[in-house]
Amino acid sequence: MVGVSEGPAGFQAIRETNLGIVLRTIREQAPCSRALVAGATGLTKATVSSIVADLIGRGLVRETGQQAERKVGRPGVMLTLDHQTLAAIGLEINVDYVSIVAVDLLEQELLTEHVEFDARAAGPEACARRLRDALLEVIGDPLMRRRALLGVSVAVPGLIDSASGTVTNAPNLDWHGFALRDRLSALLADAGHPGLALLVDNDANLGAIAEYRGGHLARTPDLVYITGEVGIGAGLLMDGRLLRGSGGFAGELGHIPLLKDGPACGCGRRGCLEALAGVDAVLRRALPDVLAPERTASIDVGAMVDLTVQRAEAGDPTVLEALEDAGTWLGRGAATLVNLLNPRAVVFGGYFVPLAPWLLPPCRAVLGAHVFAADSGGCRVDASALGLSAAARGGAMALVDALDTGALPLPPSRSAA
Amino acid sequence: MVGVSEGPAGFQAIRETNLGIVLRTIREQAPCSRALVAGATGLTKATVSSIVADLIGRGLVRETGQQAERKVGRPGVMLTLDHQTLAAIGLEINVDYVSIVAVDLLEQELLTEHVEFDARAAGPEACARRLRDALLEVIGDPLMRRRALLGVSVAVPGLIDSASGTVTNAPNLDWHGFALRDRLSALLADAGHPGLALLVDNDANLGAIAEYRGGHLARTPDLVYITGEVGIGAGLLMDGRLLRGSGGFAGELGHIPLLKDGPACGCGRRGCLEALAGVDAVLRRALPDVLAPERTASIDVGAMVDLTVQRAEAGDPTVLEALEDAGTWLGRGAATLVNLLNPRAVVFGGYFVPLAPWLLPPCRAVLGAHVFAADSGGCRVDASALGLSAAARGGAMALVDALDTGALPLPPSRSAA
DNA sequence: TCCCATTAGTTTGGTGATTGAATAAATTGA
DNA sequence: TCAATTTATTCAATCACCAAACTAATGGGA
Repeated sequence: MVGVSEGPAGFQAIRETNLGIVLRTIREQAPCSRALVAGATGLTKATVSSIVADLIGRGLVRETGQQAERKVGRPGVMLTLDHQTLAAIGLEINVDYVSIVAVDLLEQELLTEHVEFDARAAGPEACARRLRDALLEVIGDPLMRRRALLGVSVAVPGLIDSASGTVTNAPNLDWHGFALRDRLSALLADAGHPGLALLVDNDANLGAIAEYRGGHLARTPDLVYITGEVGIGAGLLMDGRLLRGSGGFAGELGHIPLLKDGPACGCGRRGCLEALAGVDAVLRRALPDVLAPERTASIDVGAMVDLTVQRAEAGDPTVLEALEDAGTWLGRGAATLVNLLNPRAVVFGGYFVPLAPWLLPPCRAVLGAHVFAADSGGCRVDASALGLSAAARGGAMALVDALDTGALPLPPSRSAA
Repeated sequence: MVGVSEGPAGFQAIRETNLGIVLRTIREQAPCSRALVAGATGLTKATVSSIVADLIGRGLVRETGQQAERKVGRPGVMLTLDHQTLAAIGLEINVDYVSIVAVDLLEQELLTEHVEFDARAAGPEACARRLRDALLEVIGDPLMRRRALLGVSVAVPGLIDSASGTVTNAPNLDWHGFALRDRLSALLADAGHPGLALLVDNDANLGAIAEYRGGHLARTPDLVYITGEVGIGAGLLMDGRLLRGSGGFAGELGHIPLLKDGPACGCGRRGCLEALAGVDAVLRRALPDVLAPERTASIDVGAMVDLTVQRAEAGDPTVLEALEDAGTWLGRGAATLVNLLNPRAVVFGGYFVPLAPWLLPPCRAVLGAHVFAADSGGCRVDASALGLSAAARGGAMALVDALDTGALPLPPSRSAA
């Protein structure tokens, strides 16, 4: 996930690879003995011993005092990830909030915060400062004080050049070509935290990682995460890797053309999926008495979604019809996606989650009818269980993932053995 | 491309990686000295010397006698790929032909053959025998006699489990669950060629590889190859890797739903891209006086395409309208693809190639209008220059690629230094 | 109780591959 | 002819893994 430059292989490359393999094995098998790790990985017991010693020295692994089940032979010393020493932080900035999540090596949440913030009005510079402040606050928290920081990630709703950490275009924030990583890095250096590993990525991409590593579809290497924030975006995880496309524009699910001469979309075209089934379109069709049909500046999306849910539960026919229709269009979009990519799962996130009980049944039906492969190619359709902080969590997890996959950005070492 | 199992890293793993890196560098820079390779790869001169000696021993690299430009200092010994000693063979079986291509290490064609063959009538077993015969004939050719065989690939139009080499479902051939690799392997063992590396894959996938390595868009790591044979399929190459999906069903571009209540498709649904712009649909719309509107058993597609081209050149309004319409639909399909995957290029192959002068202009126009990212996300749309043997060539190239990327299936070694 | 079989983990010697420095080789220019 | 320069090889050192021997800890049987 973090840039892996496929250079020539040397000694440290092989060590890093095996370090990552052992770490991943311990994560999955814990608690387990060195011998078990050796068996599972194919490495020698000697090598595993050496690597484990290294990992313990770095504070990533720890011997649990507890015994394994009583069997014949010398009992093994059980190993677990040491979740006390490290932490990874994920930030998310969106139109109307800043979200921050800290996780440990086990990807368990240490801290979560969700703050209302009018990012659009503030402008990029003020946003960067707000992110810095949120970060410093979390770093200073007693829960974090004793931990080394693996890195920080920032999720942004828009087109990102993740190699340089630049936000190419985020229309909803009105950012264009903002070098967020450089700016934030400078701000943090001024605040006494130089050289922090910083990762900037699209919110849908990081949401996909959150589902991959933490959702109820965890460990599904081919999945698509669909955001339902202001727009519709898709994070495409194929073969456990994010699919970004040649220019980083991949996943623009919201703007695939579905209906010739359909309703106008914010992008200037007609018949885009977003114009047919985006949250904004759904709300305007479901609540014609509350919202004017034409786009207005900004509405309180969260509140309107709640109202829609209330009315749907009450059986309001206008709302039910709007949701049925939107679900059908989402199904056609998903069918297109599944025909092209054949993922194992499609997960709807963001504001689609509360609406899922009404959206998913028609969506699933259309999907089944329009996918060429039998049984939708084995693809499940579900709502995310991660809530609005999915992208922030995913970002933090992406950092942990970088450790596991051997693309360690900063494997901290300690002299004490 | 050939299954790379990401196991623990050892010495040979690192050696294989560097072997591949050096080989690739020499391919791209040839003729070049060892010192230049060292500079380009970041490896030490000593290491490069060792690796080059190894490659020369294997017959993959050769010292050219020729001198470099005269400069100060000891002149370097120029290296090139040794294209004399090795060959890779690609087979393709399709509804009405068998195609075979042999290439050397430079991916230059050694032999090509294209034989009419009614695969559907023959059945899978006879097809396997036909493939064996074609292969033995090529292996026995004087041009091939002195060469070691890197491996053999087979392209099949249908769903393939490339790990096991089984054809899961090839409707146009009427094959269902045929273990082609095992069968062919057994036949070849009987014929005195045991243990040959055999690779079975989808024709669109291999077509994409052919474009990647040999087309005029060579070295574009994010490209989509669209087949125009009986059906429409897409080979998706992203980041230089084939995208297969969780069940190998990825790339079913022909069956994405584009038009609600559109024309009936062979798959039983309505409004699929294939029903709107597939070769069969185009021909029936373009040549209503020649072809009955309903599907008949089998028509001579090649001849009908030629006739369509003739009439289009003559300005036949029925034909021009049919092509314009098909191009528009292909544009919508391509726009969907580009919005989701953001490839650098979309290449049309098969029978779309002769029709390209009429299909591509409307296709490009629609693409430009329906892609969210500016300038179609930088995506080019072109017709393939590789002809009907694209998949066979791609298969042969995939084997060479496996060498380059370090996933050497069988790097042959020779005792003679 | 004692000893053996069994499993865990460490130590030791050895191998393969890269590295860095020194050396030899080949050529240009003064 | 002698520097200067660049190429390629050689050699010792290092690093990481591996195989096998060895130590350690436990349960089960005689």
